Amino acid sequence: MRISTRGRYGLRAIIDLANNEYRGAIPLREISQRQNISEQYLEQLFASLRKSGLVKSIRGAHGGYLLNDSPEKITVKDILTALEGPIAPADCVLSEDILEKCNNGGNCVTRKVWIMIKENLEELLDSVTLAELKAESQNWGDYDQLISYSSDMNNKGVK
Amino acid sequence: MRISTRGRYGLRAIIDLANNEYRGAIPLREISQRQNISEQYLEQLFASLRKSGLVKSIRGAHGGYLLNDSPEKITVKDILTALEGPIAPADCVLSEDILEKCNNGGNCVTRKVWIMIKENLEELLDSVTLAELKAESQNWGDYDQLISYSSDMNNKGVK
DNA sequence: GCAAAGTTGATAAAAATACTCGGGATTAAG
DNA sequence: CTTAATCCCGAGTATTTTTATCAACTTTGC
Ligand code: FES
Ligand code: FES
Repeated sequence: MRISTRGRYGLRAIIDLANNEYRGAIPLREISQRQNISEQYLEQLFASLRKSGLVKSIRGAHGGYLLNDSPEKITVKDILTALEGPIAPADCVLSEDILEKCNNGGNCVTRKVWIMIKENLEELLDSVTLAELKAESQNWGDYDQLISYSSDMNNKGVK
Repeated sequence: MRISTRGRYGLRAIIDLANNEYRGAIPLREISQRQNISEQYLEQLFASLRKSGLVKSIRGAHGGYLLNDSPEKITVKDILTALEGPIAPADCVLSEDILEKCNNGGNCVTRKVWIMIKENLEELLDSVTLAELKAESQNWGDYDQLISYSSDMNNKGVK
């Protein structure tokens, strides 16, 4: 029951983007420095975010990333799903195929538990928007850099 | 956001135990056959369950495992926590130490999300008891064997 | 005593995760 | 037109976690 670094770093990164995009497209280099995540890893994460339609990119010099939608419309579920794939405590909650192989007609006991977890989590994560996280992080003043430098554990840092 | 085989197999196994312990101590060999999980892997899982106080063991010939408490008092949270460790989407929700290093005074934005997830999940899982799962599985008649043989995906089976 | 169990610790194999690297394409600015 | 900043993409590698398996040992009922 753990969120991988993709989700953890990625959420931090997109909050950083939300906090800064008023200045125009934000290059990953900036986010990398503020959040102390390697630029190369960020590229991977933003590729996923872009493919899911959460951010858009502007190429070339002075390019960077922008949110593709207003922060009010982007939820934590959108973000984590883009980065980590669908929320599925077990594979069988995703595919009908597997379901048929598994449970004589919908009656696998444990499956109900996994589905409960999935639905509960989806509802919860869908109820938190990027706008809210942005607002919260701004309430704390301009400590962005300080906070983020130490804000995750197994962070190898930028070379 | 995934539950490992420890949790998935383990939950199935303890439901199986709950369904059968009326006959006395159940040896792992039995559960192994019904659930198609290797006896040796089950040993590991039941070691965790025993150390967490959810089951008790009887050694020697005619030995086996019994629930250590009534199924009404054992929750899915107890079981999954015993098997997979504490529910913690990120490490920092567990230790105050890490917290201090991380967020100047309780203000790390993402941390709030991880804590929400943790608390939500704990509440949900704590609301489902083993007794309920047992009851459900019995409602479906005596299909235990059929169900369980195909009831999990990456199951290598018993040699 | 012997066979059926649980107990323990080590270890090996497989999979997933967490990155890194290098080269290419695009574009603003000078 | 050239250069530097930037995104883009596909591989490749290193590390960690997961998923088991094995062997030796202890306990106990018969
Ligand atoms: S407190 Fe855990 S990421 Fe900041
Ligand atoms: S349907 Fe997934 S374990 Fe049975």
